[in-house]
Amino acid sequence: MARYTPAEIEARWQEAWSRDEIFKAVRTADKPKYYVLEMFPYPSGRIHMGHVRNYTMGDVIARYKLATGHNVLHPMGWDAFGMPAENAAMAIGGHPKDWTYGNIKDMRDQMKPLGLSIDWSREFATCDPEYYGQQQALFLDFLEAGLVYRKNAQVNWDPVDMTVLANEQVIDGKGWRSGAEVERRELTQWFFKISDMAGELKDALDGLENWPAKVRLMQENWIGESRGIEIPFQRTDGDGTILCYSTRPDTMRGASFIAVSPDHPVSKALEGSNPELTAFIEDCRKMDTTEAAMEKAEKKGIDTGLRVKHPVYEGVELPVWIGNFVLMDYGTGAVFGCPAHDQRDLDFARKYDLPVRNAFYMPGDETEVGTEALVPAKTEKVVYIDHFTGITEATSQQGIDATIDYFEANNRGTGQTKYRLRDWGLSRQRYWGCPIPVVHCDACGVVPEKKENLPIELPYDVSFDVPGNPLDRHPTWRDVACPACGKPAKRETDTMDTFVDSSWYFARFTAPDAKTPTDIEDAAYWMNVDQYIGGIEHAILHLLYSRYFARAMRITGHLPQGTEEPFDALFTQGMVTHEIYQTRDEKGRAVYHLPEDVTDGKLADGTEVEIIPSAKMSKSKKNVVDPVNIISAYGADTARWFVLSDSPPERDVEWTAAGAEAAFKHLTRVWNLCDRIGAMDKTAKGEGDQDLLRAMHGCIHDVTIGIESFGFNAAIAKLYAFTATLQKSKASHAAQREAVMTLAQLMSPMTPHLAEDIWAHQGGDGLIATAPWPKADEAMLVSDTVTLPIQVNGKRRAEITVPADMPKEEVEKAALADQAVIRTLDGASPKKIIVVPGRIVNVVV
RNA sequence: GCCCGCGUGGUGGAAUGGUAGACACAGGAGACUUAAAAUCUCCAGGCAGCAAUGCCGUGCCGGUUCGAGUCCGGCCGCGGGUACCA
Repeated sequence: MARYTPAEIEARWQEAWSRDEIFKAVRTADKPKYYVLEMFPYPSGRIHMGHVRNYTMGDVIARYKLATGHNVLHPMGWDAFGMPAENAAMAIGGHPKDWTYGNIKDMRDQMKPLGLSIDWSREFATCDPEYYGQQQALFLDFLEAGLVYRKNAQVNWDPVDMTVLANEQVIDGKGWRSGAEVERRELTQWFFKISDMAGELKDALDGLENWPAKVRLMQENWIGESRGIEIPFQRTDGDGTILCYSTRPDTMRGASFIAVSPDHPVSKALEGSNPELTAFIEDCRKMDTTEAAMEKAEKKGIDTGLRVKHPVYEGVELPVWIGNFVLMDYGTGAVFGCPAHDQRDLDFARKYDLPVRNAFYMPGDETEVGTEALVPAKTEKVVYIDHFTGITEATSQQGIDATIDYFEANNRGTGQTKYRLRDWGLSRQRYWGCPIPVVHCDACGVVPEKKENLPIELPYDVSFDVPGNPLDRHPTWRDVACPACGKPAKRETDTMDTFVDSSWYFARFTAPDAKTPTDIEDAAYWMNVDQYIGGIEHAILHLLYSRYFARAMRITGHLPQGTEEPFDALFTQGMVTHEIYQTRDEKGRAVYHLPEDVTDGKLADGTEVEIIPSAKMSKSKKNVVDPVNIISAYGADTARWFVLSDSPPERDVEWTAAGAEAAFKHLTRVWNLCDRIGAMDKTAKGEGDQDLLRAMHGCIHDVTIGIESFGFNAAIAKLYAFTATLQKSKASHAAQREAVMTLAQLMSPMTPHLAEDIWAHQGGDGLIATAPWPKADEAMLVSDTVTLPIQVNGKRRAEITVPADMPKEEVEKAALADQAVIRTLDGASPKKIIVVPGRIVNVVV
């Protein structure tokens, strides 16, 4: 008997696919198109199991769609700009470009043995000048269309390394390399005006029916639409007004202070006038720029000494404070504090001894607020105290609406819909990114580069021995003639956020060699992405930016109408996790060990390891399994089968050596099965042909539904069961051959090489990859009897098998006649009998 | 802090509001074998019981329902995101 030898089989079929170019995507009118895309990888140098899982899922969909008669586009590329390349250059020398392209080559070599149905002719990396040059062209068009602008924004500044730090590089407020206390610094930076589209980006979420509800909800909350009011508060010193934004103007009776951001013009004007205040503002500048750090930090403030008039109550004055919790980017950078009805304001008021005054009570309970703010749901009725609009008992929402109406009618404020979403800052003070194609000229100001000069390529001759952006220090790259006046000028040295690169790559795949960012006809044919697959960690930023970019590209004529939402369906898959093996060194510090060095909980020298529950595979914890090792030990089909089999795709999957071994054993069983059927007596009469074919059609039905609904693990469970049925079958050769060929087809999206081999063994026509997907015969799926569980008061007590079409009354009778039911009822007469046809009977007493 | 998600046997997990634990791993028993490996067959949530069977059981507390792992409210734990990681 021959043996299952994946190494040999897999190489052979991969060659056959590539020879016939069956995965090459060509526009055609005779088939419906299908664009399946997995989020492209960052070229770190090694593929990991997360990649294998992601690309295998996409491959299952792509191969299934190919078999169901679609013209499939399934491309692959590299998200190749980013910090790690510069970090590597600093740590080990070398050049980010060489490091990146070397990694791409390595990863492509590791990926190809997986047998993915990718059209490799469309491959590109975002660091290819052909790609980022087109990105620069997009930028210039966005600039012309008013979609990009410059403004000041804060960055993390490392005063020792004299460089801008990413949030990730700030650890406990200190620079990761220098250890210096990080400061905030203001720089002029480029921004995409995404906030202009906030309302549309929010409203369009409703149309994304094939996106996970959780992602739509996260995006909606992120955009954060709120209806409120802007109210100018008159300064008592006569020096104008302070404009506050509030979503709870109905609580204005309880207002006891105004808080402005440390970056607010009022704060800036006062800075330097008073040492205490100056020190406070400086202290605020030492905070991380992250939202999490701001929110978790202790709420602090300082009285500016300024006072404003209460907009409604004559003679009431409110102190103006600077609060470290007020964001300049949200609303107007100034709020009024109402301690009674906001917990943060209450904590602040108690800390600084500011008045706490209720604006309303709950009906029938006139207790003043103590340590807990009174914040009922906006739909709940409250009793307003002495409200200037005259309302008394009303819901908070009614109170808010009435207040806004009152202020607008009296010209004292304007109702505003605001969004939490901020404009997208794209400037990065780094080398390894797409250069922003503008020039700074003393005479002309900011001048866009001419399109014929694109791409503005990164210079290769840079060094990373000193921190900071080497483009700033480059002797010649910076110096250019102004594109407008021709006089000496300086090129912008900031590069673009890598999220820009990944916000339109899906469109570029439709025409990767076009001399413009896209080819409108190719885009019209291939867009939208029918199925997008990637990690949940991208639920907000990457997906929101891509949605914005599709709109901006549509406005600037780079995408056709109807592509505003570029991803018709989205699937977010879970991570691949593994146990962590740890020992301690003599100082008690954790030492991690690779899974291949641990057997039965022990190292080679017998030392016991501590086992820490599964976590996302990461190099630092050494809980990584290299797909390359798995493929060389068991073959790609085993790796593919395992990552799909054990967990629902949206959840994390734990990699276990035993699981991989089991997957391999199963594939061997299937291969042996094919071998046995091939050797059968072709003329002998068999037994149970009908039963086998019935099971086969059931399997076709279940697996098809499983694949279409991303229930890969459930589909695989059905395939296990059907394999067991086939193994035990005594049916004729013809029936068994049909069954094993169908089994191969149903497995082919998951284990394409093994499936091809079985297909060829059994004399199938052509390649299984292009054979039409089997269809379940409906007549074979229905059964004439049905087994119903019988509950008494919701507890299962018995089951009966009855004809499938038995009328309800007969089913009731049959249920009540059952011995176990009679015993349980013990003479009691049923009050009600619920018969759910084909499902269950519940007898209620 | 805030937003989102998840929590089911020894383990990964299955279950359109309708028999909780499919399928698989690990485990146990047996067959084959001189033996082992491989392969095959069977058993298997917990407690009690020879068994029939009974009781308990989907993180915790409460609710809706004839019926809740599933829906609702409140907690606890873990994970993702938090705008310069990708």
